[in-house]
Amino acid sequence: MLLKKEKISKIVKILRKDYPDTKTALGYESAFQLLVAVILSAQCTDARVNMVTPVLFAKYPTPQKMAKANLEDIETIIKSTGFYHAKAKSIVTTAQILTEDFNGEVPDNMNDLLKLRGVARKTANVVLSDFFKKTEGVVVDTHVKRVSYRTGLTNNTAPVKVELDLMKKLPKQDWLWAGNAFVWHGRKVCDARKPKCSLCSITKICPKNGVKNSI
DNA sequence: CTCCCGATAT
DNA sequence: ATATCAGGAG
Repeated sequence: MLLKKEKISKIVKILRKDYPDTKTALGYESAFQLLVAVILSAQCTDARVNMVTPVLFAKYPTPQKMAKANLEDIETIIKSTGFYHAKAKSIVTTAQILTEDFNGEVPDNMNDLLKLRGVARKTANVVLSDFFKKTEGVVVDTHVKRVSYRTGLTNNTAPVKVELDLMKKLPKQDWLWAGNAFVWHGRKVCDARKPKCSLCSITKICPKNGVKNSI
């Protein structure tokens, strides 16, 4: 069941009060470091990523240095984030592409970001919104997907379709904010296993109120 | 669609 | 023991 426009704007209004100024919990000091941190955050908590990035960035702070890194050394450092073979290859290859094709700079547009290794729409949207303050879409991760589905903002589960639904239903000026706000709501309240509906400020207008299942 | 994969909560 | 964690490549 999809929600009507009025309910959607009501949900947005309430969540905006709960999460007025959200941003990523990932630690970084440059666009490159944010990009690497987001790649590492796949199927892994931000807290875990933040345990390894200080070590990683102390040794390989720039694309130039990361591009020459030894793969096994990277794997050792990032191992606890999971998927470490693929992630190590992704961040080193991405660093190489950045130094060779982008003058060592992280591109500020979706088209170029998608040329990097281990970077698809979700990662690109996080870098675009959190660092460049640009909005070419809505960040859709597992939390945004779940919150959007449960609240009736989408009937889809495929991330690309969820993103299209959100872009269609939310005014563009809310895109940047919504992605982060839904992530925080999904973490703190509307979590996958045991949603805290009794603590949720939109529980009364949520069609999935009380439904414990994930999607 | 499957595979990648360790840490943590339940 | 199992589900889940700011997904992406083949």
